[in-house]
Amino acid sequence: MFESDFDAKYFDAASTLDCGQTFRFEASRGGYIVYSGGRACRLWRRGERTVLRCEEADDAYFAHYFDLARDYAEICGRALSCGIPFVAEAARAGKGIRILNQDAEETIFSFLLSQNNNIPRIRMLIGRICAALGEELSFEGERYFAFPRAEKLAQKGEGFYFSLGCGYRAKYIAAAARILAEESAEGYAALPTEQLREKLLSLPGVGPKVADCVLLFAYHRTESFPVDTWIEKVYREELGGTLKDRKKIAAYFAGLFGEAGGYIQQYIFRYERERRTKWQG
DNA sequence: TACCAGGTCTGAC
DNA sequence: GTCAGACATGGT
Repeated sequence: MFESDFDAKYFDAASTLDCGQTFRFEASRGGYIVYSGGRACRLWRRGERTVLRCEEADDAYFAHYFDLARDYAEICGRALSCGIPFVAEAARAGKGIRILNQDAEETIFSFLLSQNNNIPRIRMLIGRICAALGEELSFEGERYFAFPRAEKLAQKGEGFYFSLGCGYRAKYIAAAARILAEESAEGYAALPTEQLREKLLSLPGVGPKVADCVLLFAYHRTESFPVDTWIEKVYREELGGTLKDRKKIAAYFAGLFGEAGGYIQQYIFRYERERRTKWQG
């Protein structure tokens, strides 16, 4: 096992995991176990440090996954000095958030399940899919299931995903799996952002919001600003916005924050959701 | 019971 | 191009 530690001020496990960008983690022994594809790591707090432990072979993978090479003090500083009090508050509260670099396939399927759904239920559905189709692996002596590859997902049809509780999203999972089994979502990374967005939008069940989430949480296109029901509430109630179309609201924020938009979106999302929900699964 | 959750698709204008 | 309604499910 390989251990390294980081300033917790700009890398906080709870903030990073609990802001709805990944759905595969669990609380464990005062910290968290985080799963990505077929790998796992442990995160916990030691004083003012966040400690990361994983297999030595996965060290570089998780360093990239948690975006550890980037200067988040500078990013947070931009949000703090943007001149919008609500945004500055959100950044102060969420400065420990990092934008993950997740596996593209896993992110696409996860956010296909996210539409008109809530985070605890998304986590549950993904857990069921992994348990049903994922390879059985172990970390620290405990078994877990990998997120199945598209080829594996494509072996099952709509009825199977419906039976797992995916509801009307079942047909999107089945159809997207058939497409992604044939072409590589990792390969999409070579595309410039607008072409990549079009590619994602061509997948069944992927609309502008899901595309923005995948652009941000898998491909690190930080000019993306996903607008969901929480962001829309903030836009209307805190910023006094009047636009109705979410695509236009996203464009408004993108114009405001540019390449820092994705980071700031996460500060806002978590801050708003935290203060409006007492607890979450 | 009605409304909500990290929305998207379809069919009517 | 814009808009209303449908869509599965479980929690409040």
